[in-house]
This record gives sequence, C-alpha cells and structure tokens, in this order.
Amino acid sequence: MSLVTIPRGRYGDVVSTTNESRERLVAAARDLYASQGVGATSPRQVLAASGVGQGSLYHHFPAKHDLALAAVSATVADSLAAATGELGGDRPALDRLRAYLERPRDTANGCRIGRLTSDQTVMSDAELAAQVGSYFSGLVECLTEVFVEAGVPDGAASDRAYAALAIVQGGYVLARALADPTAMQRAVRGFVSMLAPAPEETA
Amino acid sequence: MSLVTIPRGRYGDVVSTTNESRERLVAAARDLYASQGVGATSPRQVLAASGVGQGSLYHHFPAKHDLALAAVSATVADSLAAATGELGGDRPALDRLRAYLERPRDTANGCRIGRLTSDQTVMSDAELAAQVGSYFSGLVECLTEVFVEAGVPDGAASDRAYAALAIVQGGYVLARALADPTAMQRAVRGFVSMLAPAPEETA
DNA sequence: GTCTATATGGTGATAGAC
DNA sequence: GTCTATCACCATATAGAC
Repeated sequence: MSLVTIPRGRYGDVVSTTNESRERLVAAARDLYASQGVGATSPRQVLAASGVGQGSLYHHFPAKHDLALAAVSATVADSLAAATGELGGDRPALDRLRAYLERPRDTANGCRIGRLTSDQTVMSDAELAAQVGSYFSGLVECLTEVFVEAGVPDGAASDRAYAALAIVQGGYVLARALADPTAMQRAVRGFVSMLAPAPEETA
Repeated sequence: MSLVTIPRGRYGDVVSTTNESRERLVAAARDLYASQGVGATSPRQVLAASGVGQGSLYHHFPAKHDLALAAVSATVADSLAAATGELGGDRPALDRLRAYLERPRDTANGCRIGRLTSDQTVMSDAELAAQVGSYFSGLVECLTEVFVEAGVPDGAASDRAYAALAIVQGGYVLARALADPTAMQRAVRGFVSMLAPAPEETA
C-alpha cells in the first residue's frame, strides 16, 4: 500500500504503467462490494478506501458501471478458478465434493457473488448480470462432472449439481438471516449425510 | 383500488378509521420491497405507487425504518403462516415436505424475505434483521418437526431441515443468477431424489 | 494521469396550511 | 390526517487546471 512514485522510462515513454490508481480503485471496490453490495457502494466510499482522487476514478472508469464490471469480473474470475481447482484433482470424486462443501466459509457477508443476485444495480445491468451468471454456470458444469465421476447417472448428476450449489448459497442466506455461522455447516451436513448410503444412521 | 371516501360516524367520532392511507402505503411498500429490496426503494416510489401524499407518509411513519418494519413484519407473518399451514396437515410427513419443496415459486425476484439478507438497510437495522431471523427460525422449527415425523432421528432431522431450507433459498439464487426458473426445480429434484431410497435410480 | 472545483438531480425528512 | 412547499445532504458525474 506504499505510495511509491513510479519511475518512467528514459525517453519519457511510460515503462510499466502499473496504473496503481486503477488497481487500488478496483481492490477497494471489490472489498466494499463484498460487504455492502454494488448498489449500496458510492464513489465516495471507493475514493476514501482507495486513497485516490476523484478525477482518477472518472479517468479510469467513466461511469459506475465500468468500475463495477472491472471489480465483479475480477472477483468472478478468482472465485471460479479457486472453486474449479478445488473440485478437480486426483482424489475420489466424492471426497473432492465433500471437501468443497465442507470448506470453511466466511458467512458474515454472504457469498460475494451470490448476494449480487439481490442487487438491483447488478441485475438490471446486462453485462454485470452476465458475469454473475457465468460464475454459476461454470460451477454447475464443474459439479455435474464431479457427480458423473462419482457414478451418478448423467440426468441425475446435473440435478445434484444444482442441489449442491443451492445448499451452499442457501447456507449463506440462512447463516446471515439467523446470525449463526453454524447454519451453513448444518445445511451442508444435512446434505452430505444424504449423499452416502449412511454407514449407520446416527442411531 | 377505488378511492372511496370513508363515511364517518354520526357524531363526528371516527367509526372505522380504516387508515386507508396507511394501508395503501404498506401495500405499496411490500410490493416494491419484493421487487427491489428495501434499501433501493425510495419514499418517492412508495408515494407514487400508493397514490397518497408526502405528508401522510411521514404522519404514519416518522422515518423510513418505521414503514419498513410495518411492511416487512406483515410479509414475514403472511409467508410464515402460509408455509407452516402447508407443512402441517394429515398427509404423510414426506408427502407434505415434497409438496412444500416442489410448490411452484416465482423466481423472478427471489425470495421476498431471503433476499433481504443481502439488503444493507435491513441487516444493519436490529429490528428488521430480527424479523428476517424470526421467519427462518420459524421455518427451521416447522421443518425439523416434519423430518422427525418422517422418522429421521432427532439430531439428523435438524440438519435436514436446514438443508431443505437452503435448497429453496439457494434455488432462488441460482434461478436469478442463471435467469432460468428451472434451476429451482432442478435443485429441488436433486434434493428430493436423495430423500427416498430411490425406487429405481433413473437407469 | 491526477487533482480540485462545480453541477444536477434524487433521498430522507421538516414546516406549516387545510 | 392529509396536503404542498421546502430543505440539507449525498450520489453521480463533468470541467478544466496542473
């Protein structure tokens, strides 16, 4: 976060136009979006959090839409890469699935991407809505593959992928609504317990 | 929606102070909240939709919080009553559960109450957040009872109740994100197919 | 590319007549 | 109880100097 002045090239050409301001604006926006959503985040807040001036914001991002698209796209790309990485690999498919579902999640603010489905500013913008959609369609595809690998017939595998995703997204909603982080764990446990033929039904 | 003037009592006393303005404000707010959330709904919109004047709004509801509390409380009460009614009854517990899960839902705007968990204005207000919480804790209680009736051991019944609720809430998120109403049905189908020992696994 | 004004219009609320 | 008029403030930019 240090404010180093960027050295320019010898002949005046911009050598590594790091666009520090731009990156800091996007980083600040991503954080604020995660905790407040897009619509509730004002340019002022982004400016204050990033420490850059007003002119810089409107230089890099002509309108709020442009900043939002940059920030949301980056978050979608990161999250999707992390999830698909986690769901791929060499271990048995059901192990990977369980690991994904049971991974600890910060439920304090809900899913960074899932919560955007309730954000008017996002859903009424075709490009932003498409980003949100691409995240979930990517996950559906990946999870369907996992269920197929686990031996579930093709038709049912897709349904179970939707169900698994819904468990996580619904888990966020319940945890937030009940102000109880364990709600996510309970939902996941309830689902996972139905996956296997149950060794012994907790008699 | 007709604008009938209310007849007053013979002696000037207000007979059935229907508070038409108040009721119309709450009804308009409920509709707008359902489609845009609370934070994104302005007094102007409520006034325009209800047809009453600005003074009336601030007479009945000194601040935005008061209108929101009235509207959200009413929606929570209605939805909870409908759901518990649906989940109670004489049919076999699993039938009632399936009927609840498979009931057609309007996914266009997400869950009227669940979506409020992403609404900054709601979640940062203790009273509003408590309303949202009471809806879900009521449903958890009701669904747990259903699973117990269905023969699931006490400990596991609670987890499955959370899972069932998560399926519905997550189904709304997926349907919105993917702009595909069938996403909810797929998630529910995936979950329901795991409830029974599966007569024949769609071979 | 970055900054400091400045502008427009809506939000949330108040004042005071009827 | 209901209305119209008005207000201070902030969101979302734009202008133009440096």
